[in-house]
This record gives sequence, structure tokens and C-alpha cells, in this order.
Amino acid sequence: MRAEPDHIRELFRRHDLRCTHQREIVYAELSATNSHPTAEELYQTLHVQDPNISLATVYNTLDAFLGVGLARRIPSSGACRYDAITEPHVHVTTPDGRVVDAPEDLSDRLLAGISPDIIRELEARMGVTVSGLTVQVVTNPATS
Amino acid sequence: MRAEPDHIRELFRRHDLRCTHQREIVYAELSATNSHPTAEELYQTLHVQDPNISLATVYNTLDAFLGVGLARRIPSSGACRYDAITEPHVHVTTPDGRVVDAPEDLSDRLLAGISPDIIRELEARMGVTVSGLTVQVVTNPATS
DNA sequence: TTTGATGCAAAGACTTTGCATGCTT
DNA sequence: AAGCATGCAAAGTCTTTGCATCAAA
Repeated sequence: MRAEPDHIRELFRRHDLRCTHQREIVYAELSATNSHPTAEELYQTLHVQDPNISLATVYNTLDAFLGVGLARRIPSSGACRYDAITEPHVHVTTPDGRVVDAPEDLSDRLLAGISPDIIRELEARMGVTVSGLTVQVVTNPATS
Repeated sequence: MRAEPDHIRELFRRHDLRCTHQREIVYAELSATNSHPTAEELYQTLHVQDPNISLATVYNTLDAFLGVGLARRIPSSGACRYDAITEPHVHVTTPDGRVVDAPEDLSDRLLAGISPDIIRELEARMGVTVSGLTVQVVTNPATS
């Protein structure tokens, strides 16, 4: 469901982000979809409601979201894809370059197999802090 | 260890790839490193041994490898990274954009948690063929 | 008012491509 | 000899940036 404006404003305040109209509609759209849109796709969609918004602003805005952890960037072949960060979940990369979520139950079962102990050990031994974990299931590339 | 020329030629033949000098040195370099180099990085390294090789050829060559499954492309922020395909393993994305392999034992333990059953079910329900599985552990972005 | 965001266009980073030449088969 | 690969440069994508203007705090 689409987040309410008030909720979004509150979110922004919590993350020290200025509440601009552009940021609001970008976040509303991003959090309402599970299609992992590219910046360009978001721009096309939003351009209808706000013919003034610019592609550069979409990029800047997404960047602001990344900075405060409200969104995640998914590098992929071609343009990067974005998703609003909610629950941990599994991404499936399709042959045509889109990224879709695995069904929730499968996602959960897959993630359940990853023990926190291993992550902790990984952090300790590699000197990193794990802030996220993406299981990316890659499907067959163009076998056409 | 660096693969021997004969072995590489044999590999290429098995995959219906013409054996050119450029492809040979690209593959030798890629399979000898675990640094997941970008095309540009490979080009810089190879340019020493063969001052004639061009960046476009490195790209074309990597593309040929991808096509026959000898290499994998790892989209990442900035330039794509490549690795020669050997065993399944876990990638760790560092804050500065590099991609390093997790230690083998941790990698194995992590992958062991992912049941083939789940993958099979995922294929069945999503109508895809899973050809690879990347567990990408994302570390904290620039917390500096 | 002050500070930061927007929109535009231009620049930048990364990758692909057309074509003449050369090498593998 | 035939056909694909190479090297070069030019063209494409995708993303970032400089700057004047505008909106949020």
C-alpha cells in the first residue's frame, strides 16, 4: 500500500531530510512498487503527476535516500535499479535485466538458512560491518 | 595458479571460441586473480605484456567469455567487475566499491545453508532456470 | 534570511559499435 | 580463401555536476 504523506514527512524528518514535494513523490512511488524501477522509469512515472520534475532530481533524490538508508541501489546490467528498504528479501534477476522479488515464503526460507554466526565471523575476519545481505539468484542469461 | 596456455586453448576449443592471443592473455589474467578486476584494470595490466591490445577488445573478449560461461559479470557501482567462473563462492562488496571473495570456509558454510530444494521450488514457481546464485554481502557504505 | 534542493544543460564515466585490417581456421 | 577478431574512434547509455533560481526551515 502507498505510504501516506504524513508518514513520509515523518520518515524524512527522522532521517534529517528536507521534505520537498519531489522527494515525497519519489519515495511514495518507490515504496509503492516492487518492480525495482530504474531512475528513468521513476522519472517517466512521476513526470505525469509533476511535469516539472527533472531526471537529475530523481537521481539526486535517490542518492539522498541511499545516504540515509531509505533506499537501496541494485547495480544491474544497464541502468541501476532501486528499491525502498523494508524487509530483507531475495532478488531474482531475470534474463532481460529486470529484478523481481522472490515470493515471500521462499525468500524467508532462503534467508533463514543464513546463520547470524557466519555473518558475525565474516565481519570479524574481514574487518567489515555487514549492513545488508542480498541473495541474488541469477537466472539463465539470454539462451536465445 | 595461472592456467597453462595449453589448458586455456583446450578450454576455448571446448567452448567454440577462436584461440587468439588476446583472449588467451585476458583469460590467463582473469583466472589468475581473485580481485574481480574491471575491464579497464585488466586492460592496464595486459597492456604491459601486449602494448597493442585495446580496451574494446578486452570488453569484446569478456563478452565472449560471458556468452560461453567462462566468466561472470558482477555489476557494481561504477564499472562492472569480472571473474573467471570456477567454484561457487561468496562476494563481499567493500565500501569503496571493490568486490572480494569471502574466505573459503565461510563461503562454504554460507552456501551450505541454501537448500537445493528451495532453489528447485523457486524455479518451478517463478518459471525461471537458476543458473547461478550470488550471495552478496554488502558492507556499510561510507561511514566516514 | 539562510541553507539546501531543483532544473537545466553540459560534462563525465562506462560500454558498445562500425569499419578497415589482420589473424585463425 | 573465408570468416571471425582486432583496434581505433565515434556513438551510445547512464549518471553526476555547475550554476542560477527557488523552496524549506
